[in-house]
Amino acid sequence: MVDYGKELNPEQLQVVMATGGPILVIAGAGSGKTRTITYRVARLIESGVRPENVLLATFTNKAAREMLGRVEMLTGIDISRLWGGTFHHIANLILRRAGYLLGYNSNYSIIDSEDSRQLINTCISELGIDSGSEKFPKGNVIGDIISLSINTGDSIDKVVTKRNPYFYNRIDKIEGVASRYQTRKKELNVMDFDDLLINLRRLLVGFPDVLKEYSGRLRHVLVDEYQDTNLIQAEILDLLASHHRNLMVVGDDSQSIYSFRGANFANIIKFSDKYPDAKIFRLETNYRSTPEILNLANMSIVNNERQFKKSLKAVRSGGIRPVLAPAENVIQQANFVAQRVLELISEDISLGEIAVLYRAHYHSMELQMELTRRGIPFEIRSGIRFFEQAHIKDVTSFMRIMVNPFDELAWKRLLMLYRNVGKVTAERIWKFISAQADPLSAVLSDDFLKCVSKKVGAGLEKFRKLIKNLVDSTDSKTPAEIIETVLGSGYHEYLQERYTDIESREEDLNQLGNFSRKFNSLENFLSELALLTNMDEDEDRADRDKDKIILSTIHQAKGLEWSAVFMIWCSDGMIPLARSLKEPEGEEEERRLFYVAATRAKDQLYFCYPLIDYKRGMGNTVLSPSRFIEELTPSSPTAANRLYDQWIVNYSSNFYE
DNA sequence: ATACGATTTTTTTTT
DNA sequence: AAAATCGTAT
Repeated sequence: MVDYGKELNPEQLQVVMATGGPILVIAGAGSGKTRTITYRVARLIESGVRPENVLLATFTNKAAREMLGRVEMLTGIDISRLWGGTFHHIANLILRRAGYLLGYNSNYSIIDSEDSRQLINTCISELGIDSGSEKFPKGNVIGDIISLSINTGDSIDKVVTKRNPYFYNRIDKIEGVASRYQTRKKELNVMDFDDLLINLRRLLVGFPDVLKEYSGRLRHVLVDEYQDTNLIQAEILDLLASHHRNLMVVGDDSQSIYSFRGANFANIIKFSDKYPDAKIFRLETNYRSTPEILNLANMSIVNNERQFKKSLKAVRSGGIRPVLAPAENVIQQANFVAQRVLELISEDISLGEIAVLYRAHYHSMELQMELTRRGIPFEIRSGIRFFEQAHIKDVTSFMRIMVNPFDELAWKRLLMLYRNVGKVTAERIWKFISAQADPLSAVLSDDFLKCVSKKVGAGLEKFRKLIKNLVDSTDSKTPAEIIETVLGSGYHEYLQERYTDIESREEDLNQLGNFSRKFNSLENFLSELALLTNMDEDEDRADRDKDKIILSTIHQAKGLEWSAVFMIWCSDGMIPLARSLKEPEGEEEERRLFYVAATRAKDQLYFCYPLIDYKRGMGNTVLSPSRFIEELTPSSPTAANRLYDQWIVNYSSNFYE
């Protein structure tokens, strides 16, 4: 048995030992939130709750795996039947089984944002909207509008009024595109990320038997990062927990940073209105950071109006003050970080204990060059996801059409890989094969050649051979073998023609094959892949190496910690990002982002920004430090009241020779 | 008409 | 770095 009293502090122990009913836990940064949830699950299991009666909703699948792994170690009980993972993951599990009630075939594909954008663009042209002469939003913009409308529960009209007023005169057409997009997805038997959530809610609301089955089964529902749930997710939780009412939500309103995808921290603030009998617990002891770092973070977040007042207390003893380091320009900023990293290494701090955080992916460009130049190993935790890379999507598209032969997007993608096949030809072919009962055999039929020119037909011979090969063996071939077959059928040559870095791309495909071994069906494999997060992925990387510094967006750094953290591009306009300030309550959200970044640091925290930036069309621009730093500056700084030290960074200009 | 290559633009954050 | 746009070749 686990000795809970010994392994937890009194605050944590209360949460772990609490009996049922609704529970709200306000857990400050670094307060041992994950530990608390883990031990609570362990206690539930030890006290006899069966694993299949527990649901643990987390922000990444990796977080769930890690927590559940710990639980298994603590209790020694097999908990593989416990449900854990992201909302999308859980929704997918239920929809594969019960989605037919909503008219979905259980072999539906999950599409990512690229597919979604393309489908919306198709809808725009199908509706005959001339997006050239009249200014009309592009696929990705409409996609964002639709998604935000769904996730916040606001109408499209309201979203456009609020966020894209300059398109308001096109509102009818935007709504038309949205409804066509909806129809088209259904036709293709695909769901996008939002559909997973929406459809789960529809299922639970509209089908009492389904609700009864799942809410009856789930005796305990636990939720991590509750501050980043949106309206639909909160409703799903209410429904799933409606029978037993044992709903425990854990979160920190100060760390709510996902409002752009509909997250609403009113969920956490209003939890006790919804559940008046909710017990409220607070975890306010910070084990992570030095008092200097924590003090700065606390002084920053108090500038926000809307929040739970809390006082995070440091238990660690004093360290060094955070540092503000302005650099002459972007190159010098990169230079400073690289130089300081080398110094830290010489002080015996390991590379894996150092991270550089920034607001947007492209902020790290110069730093990447500088680190490469100096031979400092680094790992980037941002940018496109593994699954979204072109070569991965090419190969998995073959699997997608095997599972769901009406996956128009996958078909078109594949067709356009071949010579002389562009948008128009792909469309013509799709029209032909989708009219047949079975598109796969339509491609193989002799009639197929009639719908394309001789030249194109000849070019597609290889494609037909490959499809035949795959159709004949789809039940016997593993995903890894499918990848092998595709590579051998000419894709290898295609990669050579198209890209310069084929080695790393083929290595990616190998890893894809490795990863696929964990799954018992092609279908499961594809949906897991589509729902894989950036954070999940690195666990499966063979070259995972603790001896690299981490470069990451602040969003991706959520929940993590490092001994030394550098925040680059801390200039006003970047953090807060000028564009975000236009959003309602944008500034407060950006301040929370700043807070999240600062509280990742255990021992050392550096804010960097370039004094001069070159902006195209504007020449050199002089930048000022972030307002979040300015507001922390006492009017008459003394040694005692300063929250940070300022360093003068002055390297003789050694540009790249 | 269509495909494809060259050029230009444009970067928030993510399931 | 990737997507969108533009212009040329087939």
